[in-house]
Amino acid sequence: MISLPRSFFLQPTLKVAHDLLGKHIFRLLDNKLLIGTIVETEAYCHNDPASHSFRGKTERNKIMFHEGGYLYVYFTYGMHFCANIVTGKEGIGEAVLIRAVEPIAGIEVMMKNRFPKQKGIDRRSFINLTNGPAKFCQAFGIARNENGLDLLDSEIRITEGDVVPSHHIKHSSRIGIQHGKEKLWRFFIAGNPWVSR
DNA sequence: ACCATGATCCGCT
DNA sequence: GCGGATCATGGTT
Repeated sequence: MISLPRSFFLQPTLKVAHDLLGKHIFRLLDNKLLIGTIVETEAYCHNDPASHSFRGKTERNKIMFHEGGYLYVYFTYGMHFCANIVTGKEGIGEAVLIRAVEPIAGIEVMMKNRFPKQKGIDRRSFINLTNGPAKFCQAFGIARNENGLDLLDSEIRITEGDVVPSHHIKHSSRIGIQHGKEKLWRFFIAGNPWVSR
């Protein structure tokens, strides 16, 4: 599948966060193809107290300072991973958090990754598959090893997806942060069942 | 001490 | 079914 071009990820972070809605995220995992539609994102900018990059480059966040188009995966709360798409120019620490996707393909694999013991699938677990940033990572098998992948040339890619009418896109304060709540940098497709809240 | 989360439990409809 | 409280668990600064 053809990835979006580098130029897409070099754009301003807020624009990328908005424009990623409706795009498809692909993951080749154990020879199986997983696909989801991105339905919820959050922008994290360089002068933003909520951003991991706010206090400068560290071993953990250094991928955020690459040019756009790389994957930044971080570990949090002792057990979860979250995935971001790095944006903007080399040397500036900005990224877009993928908060939720709608499963499109590879749903059996996602179910196995999220709920290994469960045998069937009901509406409850279908929604619960990918309606949060760490849930999405678990479903797609994204963890430490995927940190730093180039989205233009690896087993994880972003491709053209669905066109989302702009009046379906809403924005709000970001979730789970202490500082920067006044910034409305969370973007989501209104009414989509996989949006986290 | 804090943390860009998620699962569970509990009391209430 | 819900909404709120609580906790699990370990890396980072």
